[in-house]
Amino acid sequence: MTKPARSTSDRTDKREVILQAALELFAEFGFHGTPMPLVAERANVGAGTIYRYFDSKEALANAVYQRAKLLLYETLVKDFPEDLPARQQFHVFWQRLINFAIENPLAFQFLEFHDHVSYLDESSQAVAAKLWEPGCSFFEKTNQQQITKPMPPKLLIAIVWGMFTGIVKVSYRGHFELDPEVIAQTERACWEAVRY
Amino acid sequence: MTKPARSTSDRTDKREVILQAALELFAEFGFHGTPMPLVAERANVGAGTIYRYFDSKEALANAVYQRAKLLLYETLVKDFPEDLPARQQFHVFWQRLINFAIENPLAFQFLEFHDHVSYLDESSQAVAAKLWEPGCSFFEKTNQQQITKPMPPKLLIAIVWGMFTGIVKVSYRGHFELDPEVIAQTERACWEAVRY
DNA sequence: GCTAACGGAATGAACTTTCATTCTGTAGAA
DNA sequence: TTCTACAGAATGAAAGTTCATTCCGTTAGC
Repeated sequence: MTKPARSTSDRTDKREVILQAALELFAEFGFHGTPMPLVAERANVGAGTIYRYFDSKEALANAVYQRAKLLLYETLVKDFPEDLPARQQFHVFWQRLINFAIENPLAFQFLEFHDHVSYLDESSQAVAAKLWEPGCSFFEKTNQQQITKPMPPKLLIAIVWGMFTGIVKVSYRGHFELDPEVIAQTERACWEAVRY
Repeated sequence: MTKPARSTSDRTDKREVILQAALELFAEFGFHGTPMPLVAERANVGAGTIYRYFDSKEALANAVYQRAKLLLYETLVKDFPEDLPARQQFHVFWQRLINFAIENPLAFQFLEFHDHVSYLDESSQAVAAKLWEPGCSFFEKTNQQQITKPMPPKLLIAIVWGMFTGIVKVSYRGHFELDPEVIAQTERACWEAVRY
């Protein structure tokens, strides 16, 4: 006895499956490096079916991109402890960043290993811009209290984000493990880079 | 009076022109995003001519890659002051890194904005591996003297390289200028991240 | 010094393959 | 029966590569 082939949730399920397959392939081969038929195959779906859910390859890629970026955004801001001292807030940021990279390696790879400018639409760019906000407001506050170095918040963000991605990328290549010890050490190192 | 149209150096000249055109396009659109006919057009060369100098698109990309990596390698190691104190050697490293990014924006973009694993051959991977050496031997020495944090050299390199690329990428997007002030500030920040 | 044959570099149209997208027949739900 | 969703074959554009041909500097013969 087979289950009903067209349940109500089938549409969303199929959309989901396609997005997941696309994320996996885009993460590994990039946008221009992954053919749509391969996405269909990976999703166990007809090639034409993808176009019932997404207008084009670009639209699919934008959906994947926004999904990954918003997941990261939510990871960073959800239940953020606004009243903790800056140093402890930084600890929370760092933990969440590393956790994101560990728990969502495909999303991280997709976002950080490839360039997206050639296909990102306005709404995706808006999502990308939103990710600056948590860091910006954090460093604006710490700058006022002279807790962090007197640099533009965006430069401080570049430092932290760069260190973070640098460490994660090298760990992905197997040069070392992202164990709690390394996470704690790198957090200290990163804080010393930005603190006053 | 026109110069001879087929001088002896024409072969190398043409190879050079093709490599430069490929670098420009690969830097902007990536390997999979740039068609060979476009490379030919940019180089003012027939499409078939490229194949007189390179076996395939992959071979061309590998040549471009090795060129860029080796340029960076030379920039780092040429006349390196082996006898300076570690802190001053770090200053030299940082200056050279930033200078490379300023003077070779295309090479930097090509190397850092795109993923290369899908087409790199063995010899290119060997060149990539070579770039770890200067940093590794530097941090091995500073680790012995307890000048830098007790971390594996590769982790320290990931920290420095990550900060460097993070800063340069954000400056490329126009969020701030890479002026001497910023360069000096970020150098201090980076050193504080890795120093004991 | 002049000319004519030569050889290899350059070319771009043509070939083959691959890709994104559309079309079509089928099967299940209503 | 009708209608929607689907799979996968079909399609046409574009890609990477090849190759017959052209072009041009060189050189041997006179």
